Amino acid sequence: MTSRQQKSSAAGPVPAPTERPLLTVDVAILTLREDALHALLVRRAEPPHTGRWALPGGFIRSEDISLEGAARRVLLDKTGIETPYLEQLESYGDPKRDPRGWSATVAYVALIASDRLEPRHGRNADAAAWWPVVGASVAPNLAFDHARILAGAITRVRAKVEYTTLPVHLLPAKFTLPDLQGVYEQLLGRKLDKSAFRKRIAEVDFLEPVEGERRPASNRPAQLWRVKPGHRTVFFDRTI
Amino acid sequence: MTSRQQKSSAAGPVPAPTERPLLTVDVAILTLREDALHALLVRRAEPPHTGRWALPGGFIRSEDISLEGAARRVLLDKTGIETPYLEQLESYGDPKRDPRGWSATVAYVALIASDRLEPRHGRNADAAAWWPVVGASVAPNLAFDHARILAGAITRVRAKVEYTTLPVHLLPAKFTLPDLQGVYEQLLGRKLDKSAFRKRIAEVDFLEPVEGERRPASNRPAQLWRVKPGHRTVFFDRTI
DNA sequence: AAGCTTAGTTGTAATCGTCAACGAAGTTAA
DNA sequence: TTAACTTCGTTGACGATTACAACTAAGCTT
Repeated sequence: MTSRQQKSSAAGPVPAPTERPLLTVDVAILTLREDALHALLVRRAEPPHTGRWALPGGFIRSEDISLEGAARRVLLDKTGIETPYLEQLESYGDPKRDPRGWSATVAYVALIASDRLEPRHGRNADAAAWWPVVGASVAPNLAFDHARILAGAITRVRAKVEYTTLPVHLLPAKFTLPDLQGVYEQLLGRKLDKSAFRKRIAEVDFLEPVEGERRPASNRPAQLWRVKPGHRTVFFDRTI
Repeated sequence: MTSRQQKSSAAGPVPAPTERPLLTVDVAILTLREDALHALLVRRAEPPHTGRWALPGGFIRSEDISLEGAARRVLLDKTGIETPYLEQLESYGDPKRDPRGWSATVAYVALIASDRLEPRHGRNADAAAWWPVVGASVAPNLAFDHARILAGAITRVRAKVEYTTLPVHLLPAKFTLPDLQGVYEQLLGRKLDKSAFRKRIAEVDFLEPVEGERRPASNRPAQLWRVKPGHRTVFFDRTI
């Protein structure tokens, strides 16, 4: 409007470079290990907040092809993980959340099965560690506003468990229906009725049986299932 | 990692100013007039896309106190509207969506009752006009990727109608239950059962009756209702 | 005052969810 | 070899919820 937009090229006016906010992506990546939700955090090696735990994240770069691409790059760089499930969560921005100036971050939620984690964490990274989620937070005091972002991610995931097939992304490619029901129960914090659960799963018709079995103990083996090719997260008509 | 992050102050390294993406907010503001959903568009007065219709939007400024604050400021500047309902939609970013360089936008959805629109559109703005929504789009060919953003906004609103009280934000402060049901039916594109609808509304207990009446025609007058103080959008246990 | 129209309520049949029992299929142990 | 045990997967009964439709209420019009 005034002196704020200084450069006026043929392509149109843009804010002066020094007026541009910083833009980052941050990824809250969650997995299920030992039947509890865990979040992957990295310890910051540089200021600000050196030494504090944070969500894997980083600045947008000119070679990124999209916001989601930037999130995948950052996650791979900082943790070595290529996640199969990535969903945009929300963006946060204000003048104070980063001491380096007006900054905004586009937050993502990623889900991964714990068996997909090859132990090549921290390629060029500092310490990276899985922390158990208690309630909607985690033990360490996170850098920036990452505690709030992580809480938002956990809330989002728990909410979507009620009406989507999202929990399959926390399981290996092949799993049994009792496995899947267990994940739902863990995330919801309550028991589900076996027949009602199986009815919901059958309705949306996104799983197919695979020959073979699995017996965790001495009893009747459960059928193995996998997601039908081409099916992403499916929504139920009603809550689970 | 290399020469990309050039300035390294005590506060930590940041990308060189010229490497920073442009950051904007865009607002898809919707209303209901003549029983049809309409979106407010503004005609661009400057490059790029001069003369094309676009969502009201603009660059983040250093005086903005948050992303949502920036959305409210931009909406007020471009259209003169102070919206009662504003919700973050999604962020979009890539190197090509704006010819001026790598840019990202944080998109918002706003809802407003048509009776709240004082006719002071376009204070310092160019032409602003309400366009009817057909399907999930609008007649003109929008600037940038705004058609996609608008489609996302419409889809989001239609989805939330199924399980929230969001449509009240499209009605005046006082309204009747047949009015409200009509809005639900318009947005959902299907008829709803009267008794089931009223049961849902009663369950969530977010309306209170106001004395007085309203008779649109020669028949039994309907009770007027308003949102109870302090109640924002409420979620239903089941779909409407 | 009879008739018309829409508001709001009530009743009933069909559907759905909850709870529990049952048969199935494997292992383990006598 | 077979009886006992455990979990898988299905079935059935009962109560709750929903869908559909009829009914009464309350205004205006003629």
